[in-house]
Amino acid sequence: MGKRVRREESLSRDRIIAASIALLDSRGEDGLTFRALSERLATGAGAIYWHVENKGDLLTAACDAVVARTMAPCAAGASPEDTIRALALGLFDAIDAHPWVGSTLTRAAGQAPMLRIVECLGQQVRALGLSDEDQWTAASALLHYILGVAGQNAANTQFARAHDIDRSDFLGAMATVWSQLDPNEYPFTRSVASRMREHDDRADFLAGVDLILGGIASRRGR
Amino acid sequence: MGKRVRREESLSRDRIIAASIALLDSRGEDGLTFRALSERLATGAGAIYWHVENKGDLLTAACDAVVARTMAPCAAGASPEDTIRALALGLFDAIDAHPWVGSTLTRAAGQAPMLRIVECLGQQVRALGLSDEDQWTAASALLHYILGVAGQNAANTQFARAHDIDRSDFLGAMATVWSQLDPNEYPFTRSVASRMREHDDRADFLAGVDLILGGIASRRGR
DNA sequence: ATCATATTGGAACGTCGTTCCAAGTGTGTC
DNA sequence: GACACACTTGGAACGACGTTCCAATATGAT
Repeated sequence: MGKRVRREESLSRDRIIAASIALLDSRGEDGLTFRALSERLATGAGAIYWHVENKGDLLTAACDAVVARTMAPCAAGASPEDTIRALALGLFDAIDAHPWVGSTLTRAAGQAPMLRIVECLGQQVRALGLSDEDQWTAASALLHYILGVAGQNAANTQFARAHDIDRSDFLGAMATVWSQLDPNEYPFTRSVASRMREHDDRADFLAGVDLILGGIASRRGR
Repeated sequence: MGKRVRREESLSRDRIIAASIALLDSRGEDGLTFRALSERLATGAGAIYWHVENKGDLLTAACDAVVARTMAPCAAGASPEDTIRALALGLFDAIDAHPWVGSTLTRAAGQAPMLRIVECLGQQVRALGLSDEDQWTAASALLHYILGVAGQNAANTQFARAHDIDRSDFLGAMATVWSQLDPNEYPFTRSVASRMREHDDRADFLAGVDLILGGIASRRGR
C-alpha cells in the first residue's frame, strides 16, 4: 500500500487542511469553497473528497489544527488561575487572528477541537481543588463563556468583512447607533454606548474570565 | 396607497415571519428556504423579497419575534439577582424550544434581538449597584455566557437532527465516547463523562449564571 | 510486463439565494 | 366609467455552491 509520498507535491489531508486555513484567513469564512480549494491545489473537487469526508469535516479539521497549536503549551508552571487566564487569552487571540475558528467551534459540539479545550480547562479547574460536581460546573461555565465571546467576535469580524468596512469602524458605528437610542426604552444600552467606543475587547474578555474565577473562589470559600 | 388589507390573506412581513418561524420549528434550521416559504405561502420568491431584504434579515426578524416574546415580562418584582436568573432561564427555555434562535443570535451582532437582551440584562445589573465600568463588565459576561450556552445547545440539537437521532441519545453517545478516552491524555474529560450522561442542561446552565452572579457579588464586596 | 488498487481531475446534478420582469390589482383623477 | 399610475405578485432564470460519479492515470506487487 502506498503510504510513502509518491511525488513531491502529492495531495494529502494535511496539504488540503493547510490550504483551507490559508483560504479562510485570506478570504474569510465564505472564502473556503471546493472550487477555490481545487484551483489553489491545482486539482479537481473529486480528488479532495478522496481525503476529506465533506465540508464540515474539513472545517472542523482546520479548526482543530489552529486550536491544537494554541493549546499546545497547556501546562505552564503558574498557578491554576493564571494558567486558566493564559489559556483563555490564547484562545481569544487565536480566534481574533482566525475569526472563522470562532464560528466553527460553535458548530463542532463534542468534536476534536472542543475536546482539547475542555481537557485543558478541566485540568486546571481540577487543580483548583473543587468537589467533583463543582469541577464540571466551573469548567462548563468557563467553556461556554469563552465560546460566547468567540462567537460574537467571529460574527463582528464577519459582518464587517461582508460590508467591506473595518472592524473597529463597525463597532464605532454600533456605538453611535446605541448612543442615539430612546433613553426611555433603552436606558442601559444608551448609557454604555460611550464606553463601547473606546473599550478594549481583550481586557473586557479577561475581566469576564476573572468574574467567573471570582465566583469559583467565593464558592470554594463557603 | 393601499395600506389597508386588500384581500383577506394578502402577503405581509408579519405573515412571512410567522410562516418562517413555523418552518424553522418544524423542519429545523435548514428547513427555512425561499422555495419552501413560497410554497407554504402560495406565492413566488419574488413576492417575498418585496417584504424582506434577504434571508439574513428574515432570520433576524424571526429571531427577534421569539426574543421579544420571551423578554416581554422583563421587570418582575423580585430582586435583581432573581430577575436575572429568571431572564436567563427564559432565554434558555426559548432557545431549547426553538434551537435555531441560538445560532441566529450568534450571527445577529448588534441587531434588534441582541439589543433587547442587552437592555433587559443591563437594567437588572444596574440595579445591582455596581460602578459604571463594572456594570458593563457584568452585563457583558452574562450576555456572552448565555450566548455560549445558546450556541452549543443549538449545535447539539442541529447535529442530532441532521443525523436523525434523538438529542439525548446523541449526548449519551458522546458521554460513552468520552468515557473511553485515553486516561493519560484526557483525564479530566474522562472523569466527567459519567456525570455528563445524567446531567441536567438547565440546572447546569443556572449554576453557571450563579457562578457569574457570585463573582459579581464578591467583587462588589471588595 | 501485467495486473489490481489507489488516486486524480473534471463534468454533471440538484439545491440554494437572489434578480428580473411581465402580469395583475387597487387607487386617485378626470 | 375609463384612464393613468404605483404597488404588489408569481415564477422563470442566473450563478454559485456542495456533492457525486466516473473515465483516466499513477503506483506497487508479482
